[in-house]
Amino acid sequence: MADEATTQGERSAPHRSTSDLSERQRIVLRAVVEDYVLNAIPVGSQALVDRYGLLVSSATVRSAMAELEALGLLSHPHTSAGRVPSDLGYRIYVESLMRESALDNADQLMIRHQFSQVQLTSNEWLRLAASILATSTRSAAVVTPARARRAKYGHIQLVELSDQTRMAVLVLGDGNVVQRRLDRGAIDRLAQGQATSQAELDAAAAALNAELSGLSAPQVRRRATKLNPLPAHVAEVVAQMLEEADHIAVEEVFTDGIVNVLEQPEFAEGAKLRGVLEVLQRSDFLEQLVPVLTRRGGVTVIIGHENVNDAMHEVSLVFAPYGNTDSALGLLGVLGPTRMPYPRAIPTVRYLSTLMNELISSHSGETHD
Amino acid sequence: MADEATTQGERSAPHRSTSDLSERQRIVLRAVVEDYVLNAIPVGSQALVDRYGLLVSSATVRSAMAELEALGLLSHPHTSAGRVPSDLGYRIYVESLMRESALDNADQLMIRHQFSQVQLTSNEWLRLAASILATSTRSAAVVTPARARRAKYGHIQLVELSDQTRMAVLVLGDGNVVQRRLDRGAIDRLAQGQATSQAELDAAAAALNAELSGLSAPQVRRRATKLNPLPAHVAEVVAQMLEEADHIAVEEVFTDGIVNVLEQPEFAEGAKLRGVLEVLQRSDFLEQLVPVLTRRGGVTVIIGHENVNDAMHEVSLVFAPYGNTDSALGLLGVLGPTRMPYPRAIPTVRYLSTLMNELISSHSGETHD
DNA sequence: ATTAGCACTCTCACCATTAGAGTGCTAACG
DNA sequence: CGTTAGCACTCTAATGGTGAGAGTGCTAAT
Repeated sequence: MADEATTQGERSAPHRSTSDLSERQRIVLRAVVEDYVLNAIPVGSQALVDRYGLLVSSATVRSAMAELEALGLLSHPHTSAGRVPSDLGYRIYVESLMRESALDNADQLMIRHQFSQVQLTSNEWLRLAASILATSTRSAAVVTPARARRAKYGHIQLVELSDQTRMAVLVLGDGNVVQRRLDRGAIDRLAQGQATSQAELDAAAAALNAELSGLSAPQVRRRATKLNPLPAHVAEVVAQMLEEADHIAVEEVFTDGIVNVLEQPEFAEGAKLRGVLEVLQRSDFLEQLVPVLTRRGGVTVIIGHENVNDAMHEVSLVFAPYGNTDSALGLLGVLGPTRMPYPRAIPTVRYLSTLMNELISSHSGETHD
Repeated sequence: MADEATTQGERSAPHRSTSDLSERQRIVLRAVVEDYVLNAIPVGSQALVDRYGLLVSSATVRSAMAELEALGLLSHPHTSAGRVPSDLGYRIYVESLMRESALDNADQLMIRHQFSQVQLTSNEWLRLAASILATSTRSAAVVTPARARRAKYGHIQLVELSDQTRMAVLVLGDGNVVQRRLDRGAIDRLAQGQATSQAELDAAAAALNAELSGLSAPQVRRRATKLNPLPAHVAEVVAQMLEEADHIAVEEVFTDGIVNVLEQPEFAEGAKLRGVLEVLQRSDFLEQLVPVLTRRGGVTVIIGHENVNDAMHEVSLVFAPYGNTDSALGLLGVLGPTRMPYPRAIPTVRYLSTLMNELISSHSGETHD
């Protein structure tokens, strides 16, 4: 169960397993991590025996700590300070020291209940998921809508809004909707030089819907050559829309709880804060995440320097994909300081990803409650 | 021209006009504001004569400053510090001291050019507007899409996405699009208990489009009673969608340049920062802004405590509405510290609002370039 | 009305000192 | 041999004192 949560850390050479550690080292490391996660102050040997009922003296703990430091799992801000887990220390903790449990039943019910309260809009689901993640892990949450890897044509609607404006509304195969204004001049020229009527637009839309269903951008382009001038022109626009939809658009990413992160003492000063905020605003780090997440499925934890993105060396990610891997894929997870409550974050992310799966794949069938 | 930029400060009793001030006071106040806006450090009498070529001695300036302080336009962090403008001081400055010019031609062209580069998506426009505002004023920019005060039915499309999923995509009268999943169970029951086909959905959509065009939520509800079961059921959903669209949804607000604000020295420490960020995230302050902005049109400046929202006593807003006041209305503007470069922000906001007007009302007609 | 001069106030940077926390080492102990 | 008590050592963080500098407000002279 706990080993589902793994990492992209495979390149960092010696994959140190828990078996390298003595029982005492394991206990001490776990205690250090948990204490530091809780209090954000480097933890000393004495504090550890006091607070965790260890049956040995502080001196013994000290030597264990020294060993762990030699292994690179703990570090030392300065001579007379307590120990702090290193990224690698957190990694070992996450992989084999952490007592991870599934989300308890009360929490699960509470979350389900919130979802049942909400309107059937997928945007509302996403917002809610982000909000739940953020409050329950006290980190920043990020949720992207589920989208097909390659956008496919679903169904189009051409609307005359006013004399001046015609609009194309394209429903993608994955249920997402993209819209675009049409250049009226170009359209009218194609339709016998007259102002196009709604009827003509409907006819064009019907032609497109008959021809293009399920096609991707290049396929649409190829097929367009066989159409009449007006539908052909729109088909080109459609192809562009499909291409754009192939990226995760920042505007569609739901985030919540950014303040949770900024409140953490490690981001008290401006510089680091700025970096985090910038990353979070333009959420392009998500694009880099997609391949990693899909390759392994389940919950992925990326701790500090394990992240390839320089700006994120001070933070950890706990993310999972959701949705049907090939037809529609979304990402969801939390971002927080490396000093993150992993035993809480991981099950929450896991649970929410399965929940979103249910919602997305079979909404209407069974009622889940 | 400068008096277009006014405020909601009318309730604060003595509307002190510029005529109350001597010429010297005016010069000193202007210099203090401009220096402080530039350097963010309280400005002393000596610095003022040095930097602004005043032909008087520092002692004279000091007495002028003392007068201004008595009038409540300047204030004094502590005995031996320089002066800082008060909210009221900024107000006077904005209303009658500031040398505001229209945006110069180069800037205008540069902005227009950027808009011409971009795809015809209205979302892209909004994003671009936010980005331009943010970079050119070095503040946080906020742009909402233009939406009708009361959402009106435009055109609907009912799509069968998969066996399980049917979706309603509603184009509003103002060109915005809202979507919603339909409860398949309910629908099938209405359609003779069979799985509804795309053809049936199309028929229902056609019926709705014929009946509901231009109607608001309550009107749709009333009309629904006269429809067949399936369209009637969808009409109810439509009414709900229209109602939801009547709020400014946070998800649709485009912000940019938040970091610009957080970099400002006045937000160096955590507490204030937190407030600002929270306000900016859940952008409900915009709702409060709508009536004020529409009542007066043009650019509105709200400085520090003039804002009714407690969390925004440390910041200033420079906002303008855009769009056709009755058919579709959007907001755009910047948020920054009270120490804001008003002479730059105001013309920029003004220009962008007129530009968005052009884009929105007649996009296709004339080419603007 | 303006200005030079001056006493006064307050901040800020600098320094020294100290208390406390925590370590690492060593020697003693079971 | 692992564990522990004891102790010297190091580093931080808080405290307080000092002095320079900036800026004011007042007064008296121009």
